[in-house]
Amino acid sequence: MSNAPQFGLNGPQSEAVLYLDGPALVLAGAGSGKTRVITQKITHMIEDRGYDPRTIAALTFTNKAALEMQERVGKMLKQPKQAKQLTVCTFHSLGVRILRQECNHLGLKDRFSIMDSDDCYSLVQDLAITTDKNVIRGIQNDISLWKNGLVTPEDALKQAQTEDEAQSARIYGSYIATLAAYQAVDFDDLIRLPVELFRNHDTVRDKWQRRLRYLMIDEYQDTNTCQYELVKLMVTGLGKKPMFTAVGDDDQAIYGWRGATMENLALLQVDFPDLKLIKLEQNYRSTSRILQAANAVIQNNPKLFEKTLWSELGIGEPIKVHSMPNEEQEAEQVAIMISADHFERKNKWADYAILYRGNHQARVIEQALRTQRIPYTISGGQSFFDKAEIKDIMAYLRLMANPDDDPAFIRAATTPRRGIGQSTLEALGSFSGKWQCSLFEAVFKGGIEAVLQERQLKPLQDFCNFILELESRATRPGPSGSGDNAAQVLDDLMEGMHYEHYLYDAFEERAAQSKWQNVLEFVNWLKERGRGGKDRDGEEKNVLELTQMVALMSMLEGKDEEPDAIRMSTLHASKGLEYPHVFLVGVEEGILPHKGDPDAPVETLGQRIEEERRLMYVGITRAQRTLQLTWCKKRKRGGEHVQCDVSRFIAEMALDVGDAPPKETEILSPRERLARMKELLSAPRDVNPA
DNA sequence: ATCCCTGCTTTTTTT
DNA sequence: AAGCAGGGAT
Repeated sequence: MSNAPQFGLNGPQSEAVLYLDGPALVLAGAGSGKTRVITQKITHMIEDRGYDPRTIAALTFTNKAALEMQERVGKMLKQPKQAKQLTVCTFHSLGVRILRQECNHLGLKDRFSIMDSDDCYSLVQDLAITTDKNVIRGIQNDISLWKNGLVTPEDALKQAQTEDEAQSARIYGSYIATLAAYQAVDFDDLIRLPVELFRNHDTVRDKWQRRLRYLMIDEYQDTNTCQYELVKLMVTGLGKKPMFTAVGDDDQAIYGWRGATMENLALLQVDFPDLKLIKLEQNYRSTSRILQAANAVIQNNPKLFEKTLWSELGIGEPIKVHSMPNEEQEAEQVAIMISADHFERKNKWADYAILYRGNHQARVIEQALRTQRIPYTISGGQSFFDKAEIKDIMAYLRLMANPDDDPAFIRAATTPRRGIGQSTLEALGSFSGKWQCSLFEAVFKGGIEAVLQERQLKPLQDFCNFILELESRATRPGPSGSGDNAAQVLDDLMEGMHYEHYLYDAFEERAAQSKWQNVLEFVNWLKERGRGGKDRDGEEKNVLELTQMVALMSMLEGKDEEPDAIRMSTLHASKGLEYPHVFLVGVEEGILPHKGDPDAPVETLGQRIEEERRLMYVGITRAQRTLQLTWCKKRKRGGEHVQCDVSRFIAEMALDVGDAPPKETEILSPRERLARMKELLSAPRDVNPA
């Protein structure tokens, strides 16, 4: 096979695109044109090699990445319609698709519910003895890691080192049982259950292998054991030659804390001895200085694969390090530096990004940007779907789809208040436990009058009848064949639950207004999807089908065109993105190598630091042209100010002499600041987001 | 059942 | 400093 560059790609890139003789691993450094390779490869397979687009699947970790990839392939194909036949989705969406079709093999009804982590939290809360929030979250975390590691409750119990772990393991067992009783799955099950299915049912596995013959896996270093197992099950066996391309970068593995193991990269070589290894080392994003710093930092990690980024974009401007007296000053100074630079260089606001380790750091920065009247957008914060008012509505929808969904039942039945209280629910709960049925069923079960008085029973029955009525409307054969118009059912739901009234009753005028606004937006968005989406591509969906879709959409992506505003983001959320000018704040010991759990075993400390270092590496490599780092000498923590040390990663960057201006950067005096303010005020104003 | 006050805690990242 | 859990009062 020729290595001659094609498609306007460099040598290794086109090699990665053209190689279709077997499994391939593309080690793609930051900014090395990874997405370009994937999209080009898909195009090449369809147009030059005659692959049926329906047999190609590309798996990503975020909906955003999937959307972008599909879009880009669509633009490259001569027949853009073919892009719609591709399977481009997240691991979790693929899991849902598989479970939907094969649920009968798993003893799951097709209207299973998908529980979000809040629901799972309350589930664990009921199973655990303590009420300690941190402990419960810890148990939840343990369970998630076990699921992602394909560890059964029995194994977990055997391996338990401490009593706490044994406790978690026992809860893990009943947790799985409870979910099964609810006919519900959690996030991790979306991968785990398909794995079980494929392991136990060769015919089903064979069917999906025939359907998806070629797999592309993005961000492979972020896969966990369970996801890798799914990949293996899909590409091997039954006389099939493994055909896939995994794309990843061990230096950007930053999701170890949720079970991802970058050892999967090395395992790939073991499991597929004829694995073709291709390295992409030319960077098309950043200046040499930035890459030099990135390389220098990451060199301190033991390497799985040797890799050095380089670019032809010139040496670039020096990287600057500023020390600040405290976090308020830091935020203010960054805001001032950005606005000064913005006017000097006549840049767009959107050319700047402020990156930080933890979400809480965003607060001070937001304040500073607001007082400076600089527009900004925050990514990685609370998502639209996590808002309480949206979850309330969702609880009703989920209950319509699956009356056995007890968490949804509890939430919907008690919001808005309708005379169903704790004691009522407890009686109902123990009754349902005794008869092994869901809360919903229990309401109509004979003998319930014995444990609940008429006064308590009546509101429950009214509530259930309300849900049943809507449910029958949603599934009744309608004009489209799949039930009443989703919009109509939604309208009736909104009216019947009196949610608006409840909001104004329970909250301040202003809060209620904004919450109701969110609800309306959400409902309209649902109606839109029910009609088959904006581009009238997808099929018309009824309300029940919509709810399963929503469960996965944790982030409302690509709403409007991006406004001209500074981007604020956590380092994690910034992966995959790039900005001309990057400010990385809070580069301190304890924050950027984040101080982990003090109780964590010492031997894992090194690994933690390595992951933090990769996080630093990700941050540096987001920058295209300039990079500035700030750290605080003092920071408010808890009650008092605490001394901070500059991050060890700064020293590791080995900045050229002269690159790092002597630590003390001038702090603008109030008078100078006033001058800058005046300058700002005379400039055209931008309106801040609400 | 809900509201308000007091007192105590406080690891971050997210499909 | 702030958010949250728990307890006491209405």
